[in-house]
Amino acid sequence: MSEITAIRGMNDILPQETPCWQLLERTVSGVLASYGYDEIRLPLVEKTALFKRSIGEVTDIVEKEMYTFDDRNGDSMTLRPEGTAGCVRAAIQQGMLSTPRRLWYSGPMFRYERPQKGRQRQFHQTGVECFGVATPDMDAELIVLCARLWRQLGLADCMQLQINSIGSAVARKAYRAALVDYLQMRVDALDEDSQRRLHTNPLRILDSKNADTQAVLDGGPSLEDFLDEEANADFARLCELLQAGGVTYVINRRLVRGLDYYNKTVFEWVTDHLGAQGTVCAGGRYDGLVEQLGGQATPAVGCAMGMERLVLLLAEQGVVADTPAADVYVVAVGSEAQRVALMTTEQVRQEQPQLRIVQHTGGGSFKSQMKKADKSGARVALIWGEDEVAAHAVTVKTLRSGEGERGGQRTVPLQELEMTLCAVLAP
RNA sequence: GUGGCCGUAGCUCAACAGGUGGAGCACUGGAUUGUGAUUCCGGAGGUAGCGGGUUCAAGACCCGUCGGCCACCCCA
Repeated sequence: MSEITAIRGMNDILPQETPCWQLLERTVSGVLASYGYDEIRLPLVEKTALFKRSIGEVTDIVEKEMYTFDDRNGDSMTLRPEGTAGCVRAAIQQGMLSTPRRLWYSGPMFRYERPQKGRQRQFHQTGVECFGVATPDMDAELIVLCARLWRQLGLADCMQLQINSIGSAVARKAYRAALVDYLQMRVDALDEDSQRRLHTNPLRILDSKNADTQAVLDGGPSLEDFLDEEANADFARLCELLQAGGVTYVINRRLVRGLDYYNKTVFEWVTDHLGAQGTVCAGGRYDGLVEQLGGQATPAVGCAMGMERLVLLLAEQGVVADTPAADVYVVAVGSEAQRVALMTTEQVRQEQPQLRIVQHTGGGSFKSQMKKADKSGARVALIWGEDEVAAHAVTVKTLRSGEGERGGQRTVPLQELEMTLCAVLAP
């Protein structure tokens, strides 16, 4: 094997996998279109400051997971670790915020993490962002949209929706102080990671997987008690709307998000079918971010789904998308036969662009070419022989993969080829 | 960044008390055959991830390194 291999955590998506990706991408963009969302395409590289200001200086993403480098001008650039920041930046810069906007984007994101199942260094997210609507009906729309998507993908049964409200920045600050006070008395009972987070990002202790830590939290202050009236009312309304929309949910009062910009509604679609990386789609409201990045204060809510994780789920659930087989495989032995074959198949492609016509290339005996034709999965083989070429006719043979069954064979003039093909290939 | 398991042909995997590396599939040449299937014969393809060490001898044991998987962490 060559010494030059793919970079760790940056994987090839192989031909046998791309049909599944295409199915997923088609379904996603179809559902988004049906809700009136517009696609935006954003750069993979942004100024480093954008991510520091939006995601938060003390998050793991910014502290140790970003691909950051200086360009030839000495300016600090970063490969986007997530999509919201760039989308908000574009919305501000392009003046798209004067009226409510529904946007979506899709593409690769980069995070320097240790690869494992459902986690790689280059991964793909599809994100949905709505600007300019402060009321929870927008939050509900986003969630209902996701639910529809899961149904359409056949994944509804393995998804669970968790929701929570983390209130305003003010409420969170008060709660954070109370939580730190409470936990500092019981530091010894916390796991090592939680002890560290006590000083860096205490709210993240809430979703610790450690059982002892969770037990300690049971006796502590609850974020719910710190929420203001507006947050509570919005959350109640969201629940009401989700019920109306037929979406079942679980309220998880310990659900917080890893990025600093969220407020009020947060939610996560999780599955227990993917091992440790169970979050398939997550998001929430981020009313302060647009202003924080220099735009007019604009309420916003959004979410992002991990495409690799969805592909894994699709495969795990047995949703298969095969590469479409060729319709016609063309065998032409001899240089004159090849010349006429090229000419004629080009003409057929012009008239019947939906047909998948695979031309045998390279050499090989008639026999070996027919083997290839059979393996191609095509339903018809066209055979040009020297004699037939002279007569401007071609042999059309129906391929059968079934045992013992022999395909039909006939010779037709070239001008009748298209008609014959249509007749043979008709379902 | 931490831990566990793993690293032999393109793929899936063997073997042996440590003693000059095998099979199946795939690829390829041919024979048989009223299918292009089946069957049969042949071929190509590995400096055993890489680098050290122990040994008369290492793919096998030890150390390091790189890579993979899974988990922690993080998060979509």
